[in-house]
Amino acid sequence: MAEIADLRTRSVLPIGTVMLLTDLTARQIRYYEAQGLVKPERNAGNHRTYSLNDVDELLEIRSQMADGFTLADVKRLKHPRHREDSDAEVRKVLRDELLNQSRLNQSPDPGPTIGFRQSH
Amino acid sequence: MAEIADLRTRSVLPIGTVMLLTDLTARQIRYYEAQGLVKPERNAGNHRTYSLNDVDELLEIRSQMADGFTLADVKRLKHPRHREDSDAEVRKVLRDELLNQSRLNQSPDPGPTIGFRQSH
DNA sequence: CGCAACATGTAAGTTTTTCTGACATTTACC
DNA sequence: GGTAAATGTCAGAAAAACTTACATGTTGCG
Repeated sequence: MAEIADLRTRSVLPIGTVMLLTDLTARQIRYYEAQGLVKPERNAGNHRTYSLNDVDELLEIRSQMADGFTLADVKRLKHPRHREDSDAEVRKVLRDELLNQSRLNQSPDPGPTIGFRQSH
Repeated sequence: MAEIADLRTRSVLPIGTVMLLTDLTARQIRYYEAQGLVKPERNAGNHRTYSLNDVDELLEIRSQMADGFTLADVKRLKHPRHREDSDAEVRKVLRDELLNQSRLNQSPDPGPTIGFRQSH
């Protein structure tokens, strides 16, 4: 039973499987790749192949998007440009987010639990 | 990170991924299914979908085949008809196997480590 | 308000993968 | 030599994935 560890790093999952595991559309997954957030490999037939680590990253992105972050935010949070200002960076994004959130929460009926920036 | 436990039982892997993880051909995987040894589900497009448990079962089959067992043996070992004779069953198969092996080992140059019943 | 950027949807055309069914080949065994 | 088991291979059809391009809803801002 070595395949489970392999799956963590081994790129064998096609995009359809990743769609099922993440509840993301192929469009979203490819777009996040175009923005440099995931880097799947390709098989001999030029199809994207993902590892379970990729799936986890996509779940993380999905979570942060659901929290109202923008893709640029997610990218910055994942790749802080300098150690020195990474804290400031994070705090800035979080502050912006809080402001954003409070502004959005002024709207009536914010919905069940997670309401903003959820069109689909 | 709930997808890893899901993968144990959730049928999301297409046959191509299973081929990579098991080093079996699609022909072999489908044949083992036809013999009742694995039971993949089907997606909306009628494509087979496998779980990691299925992958493990296939690896087990592959291992036993490499040991010289026949598919019928594998099937019997997995589904003994009665509790009472399951031991006898196992012993019979193992005895047959030993006889088989010693007979085969009379042939000259048995190959590197595992040599018999390995065509590909 | 209006406009630009962001995120996603959708459609068309092509390539790759998977499907079923049939026939061929190899190997082991009586 | 003949039979059964296991796998290979091929053909035609359906599904999945790819790229490119255009459309749409949403957000932030002057």
